[in-house]
Amino acid sequence: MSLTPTIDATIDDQAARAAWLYYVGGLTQDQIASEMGLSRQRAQRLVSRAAAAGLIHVRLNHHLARCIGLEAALRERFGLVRCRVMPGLGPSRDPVRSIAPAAAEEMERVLAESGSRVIALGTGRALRGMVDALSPVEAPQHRLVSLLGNIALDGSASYFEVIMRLAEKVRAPHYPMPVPVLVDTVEENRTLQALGAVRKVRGLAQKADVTFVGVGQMSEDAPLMTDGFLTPDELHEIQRAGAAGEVAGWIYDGQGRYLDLSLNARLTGVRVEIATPERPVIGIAAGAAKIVALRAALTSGIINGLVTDEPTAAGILAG
Amino acid sequence: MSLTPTIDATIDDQAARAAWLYYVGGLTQDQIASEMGLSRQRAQRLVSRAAAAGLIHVRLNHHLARCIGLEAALRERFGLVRCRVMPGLGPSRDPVRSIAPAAAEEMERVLAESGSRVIALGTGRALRGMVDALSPVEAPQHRLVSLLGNIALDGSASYFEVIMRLAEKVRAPHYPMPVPVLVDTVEENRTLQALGAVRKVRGLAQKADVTFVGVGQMSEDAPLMTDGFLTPDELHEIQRAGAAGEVAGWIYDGQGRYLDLSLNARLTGVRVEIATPERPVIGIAAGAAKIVALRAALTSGIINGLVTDEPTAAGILAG
DNA sequence: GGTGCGCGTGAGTATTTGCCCATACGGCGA
DNA sequence: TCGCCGTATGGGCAAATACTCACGCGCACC
Repeated sequence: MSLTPTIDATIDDQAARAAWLYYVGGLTQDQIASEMGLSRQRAQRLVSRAAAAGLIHVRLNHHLARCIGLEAALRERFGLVRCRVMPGLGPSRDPVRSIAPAAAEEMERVLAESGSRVIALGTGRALRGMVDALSPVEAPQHRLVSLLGNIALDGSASYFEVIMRLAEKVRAPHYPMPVPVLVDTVEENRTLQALGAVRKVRGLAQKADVTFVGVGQMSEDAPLMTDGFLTPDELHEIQRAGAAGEVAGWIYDGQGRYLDLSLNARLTGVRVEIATPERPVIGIAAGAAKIVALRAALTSGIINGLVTDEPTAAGILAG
Repeated sequence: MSLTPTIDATIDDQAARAAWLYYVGGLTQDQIASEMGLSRQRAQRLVSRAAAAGLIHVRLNHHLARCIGLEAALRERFGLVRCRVMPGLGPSRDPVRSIAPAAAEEMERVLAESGSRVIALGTGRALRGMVDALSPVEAPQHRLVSLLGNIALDGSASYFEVIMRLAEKVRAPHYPMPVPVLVDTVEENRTLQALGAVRKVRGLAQKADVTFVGVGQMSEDAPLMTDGFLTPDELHEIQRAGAAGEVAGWIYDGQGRYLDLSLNARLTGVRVEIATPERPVIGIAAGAAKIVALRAALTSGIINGLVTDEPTAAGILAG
């Protein structure tokens, strides 16, 4: 066996080693360069590559007093099973950055269970951030199941694939919803629902032990619209019907009651029903635009767990 | 509730917030300063304070090819239940920095078990590093027990307290060994061993489900000597008797067989007997000086799990 | 009340890092 | 074979960061 420790096969190996020396060892990029026999620029590129590729995870080991206070208040007011409030990053930054590591910790807590669990998953940017922030763990004892598909009306797949990425990281059996989120007609939907594959996934999702979902707002920047599931006209009509938010595509009003919309008959996904302490539904969402949607979902108990950030938590409680 | 988000009570809160903005948010220290209403220097100090205090944890999300190879080789050669090899940090750096995060992950894996476990712990710098690198988790279902005390012959407590720190982080019931590691006479030892408290701790330690220990070398820089448990003369005598290493104070030879020393009768701690797959003993150690001690302990099966670094792993396998 | 000590602060400065650009390398089609 | 294009590389430079030092404040002790 060669004793030269610095020769690795792949570029990712090099990047990981450079990042290790940088972040864990505390070497400067110059030192890394000479240690690994590279130019400083290359060392710098490797470190930044590792950071960009998510090879290194940074976590804060301290609950801020203010965040703890908000957690306690939310827990009490809405009877939450789980609640995490992370510090905000200022208005100009994506709040997903802030909540993703905490959401990943919640997911890891579930994955660490030795008994077999069924874990249901929504879609969206926040969930995708959670998966990206997750440390790979072998957890083949669990089953992962989608609540809804990943394909828009026009056939395009969403960028924010969640279940496959997660399955890859934890090596668990997974059951994506193999149909578009929304179909054109009620008949089409009926046909799809009759498919064995769809029925199996639905059945599994409905008995999920724990569910992780994003929460969508129904304002002008509604993810349902920006992701191409609704036209602006449809959105406005639904807004007039009192829409406050949406979980896995199912739209509810300001009290968190699901709305009886014609759209519903064309939705293929599984509707998340009222969460229980034994089968919690964890909402992962943050941002000023989502405050109303979150408060409604918490009020009626569509979700009974929450990972959010400080300003969002304050906003929810202020209402 | 105040909506000014940047005023925190304690300095640690401030440090944690600054570090969060810096590491997770990616703000510059200038931006943090204006966000929190501080001078840039103060922001810098807060960030470095948080880093020094271990408020932030960095973990690498990638197994280097070379390390995986070493892990596989060690596993195969010594029949290990668990094995982690982390990249080395170069000869001038403390290898504990390198192995502590990986050891913490192993510990977290045990703590995440939902069933109640008895976790036995040795002492030493490596274990202390592991505890420092551990993320706080509530794990009150487990019991933590010391294999040996923390007090030297002269009554001074070791700097590397492990069990209390760990208990604090995980909020688990804990049973420190309430006596000095080594006593002056055999009679004293007999008296102490008769104490109910000691017998209870010994009993618990002997039925531990998993054990984490450091591994001490018996060369001139033996931790047993530098920590004040042995005089140089005693060390040399024991070296002549064939000492290769030590686990929890119990000294063994180059084949990992415990030596029959007069010293043994004055040791108060629990001797780690042969590990089994059901009740693994994980060794946490790295450094060129420890290679011989580790190889011996692995050979006889005193430990059947290992967390070490790359050069140490290569050295063990080279013998 | 003076004096010395320790701690925290801000200014200045050296080091380190991130980024841009010119250049070299290698594949590929004309 | 030549020229083109995409990619990777190292030099240089501006920004960001870490360190040092002198100062000021509070506090305890004299």
